[in-house]
Amino acid sequence: MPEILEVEASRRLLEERALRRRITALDAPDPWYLKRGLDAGALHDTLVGRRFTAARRHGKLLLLDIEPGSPAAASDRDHEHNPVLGLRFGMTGQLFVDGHRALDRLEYASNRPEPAWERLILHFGVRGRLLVRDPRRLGAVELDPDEDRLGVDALALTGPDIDRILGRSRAPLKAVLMDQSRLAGLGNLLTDEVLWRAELDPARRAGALDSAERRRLHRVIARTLRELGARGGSHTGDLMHSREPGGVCPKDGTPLARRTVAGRTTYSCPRHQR
DNA sequence: ATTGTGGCCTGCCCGC
DNA sequence: TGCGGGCAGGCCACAA
Repeated sequence: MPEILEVEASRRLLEERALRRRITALDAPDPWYLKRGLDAGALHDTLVGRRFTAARRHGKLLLLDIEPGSPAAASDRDHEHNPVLGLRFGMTGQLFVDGHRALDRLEYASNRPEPAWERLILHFGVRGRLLVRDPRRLGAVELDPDEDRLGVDALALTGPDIDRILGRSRAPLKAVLMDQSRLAGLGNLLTDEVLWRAELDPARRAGALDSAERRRLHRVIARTLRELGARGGSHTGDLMHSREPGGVCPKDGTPLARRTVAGRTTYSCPRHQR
């Protein structure tokens, strides 16, 4: 499941291989995959003949800046922003550029190269192509996505941010950390890993954390993202292999609790997560 | 406003 | 061997 680390890897792949190449054609065979009123014709008009100038990311949202059209058109519309292509990968979406992909494997998703799962293809000349493959169609392609709806990016998190995020919320800690409008980037697996490492109960009311716990949480998020990013993704956490029925805590051997918290399957250690 | 719930999508895996 | 049901989770609409 692409969480922030997988999306960041995809962003780097785009930066290395997709920028400044002219888009010569596109296929968008699945209308359902295009969101907010976008259709293949409008996408064609916006993209074909142009190039991407930058690959950005906000939480799990991938953003590709598109160069302006003709110089005349650009000066006519000086007051407007250049268009931005937004890509969301949902749970099973995966990005390829030419033959290359950002992730060796994707958890919970088939890695079979089924042509029917190809939701967007941008052609760079005859040989090059950018491909979004998504078996379950939970991802999305949109134009000019609303970045304002996302909270602070988890990779740019600061200490004061944590206070704003948790505030006095009475919601479960896990729900708040997964709320993309407060903190953008953490998904189910990373959140379980972070809370396990920080020794905090996912069901605790978020606003009830004291200042020492908030400081600990901030440090653990930063460290966990750094470590797991270096290891290769969200699924490389220390809790991951125990995250199944019958699993025990890697720290103390206690049978893990499996619950639904914030509407998600949640594993935690009842002994040391408080 | 904040919090909680259910549905979307579909491949895969389990048990019968 | 086939089949049904449950499960995975990011995101959104909607309810309380």
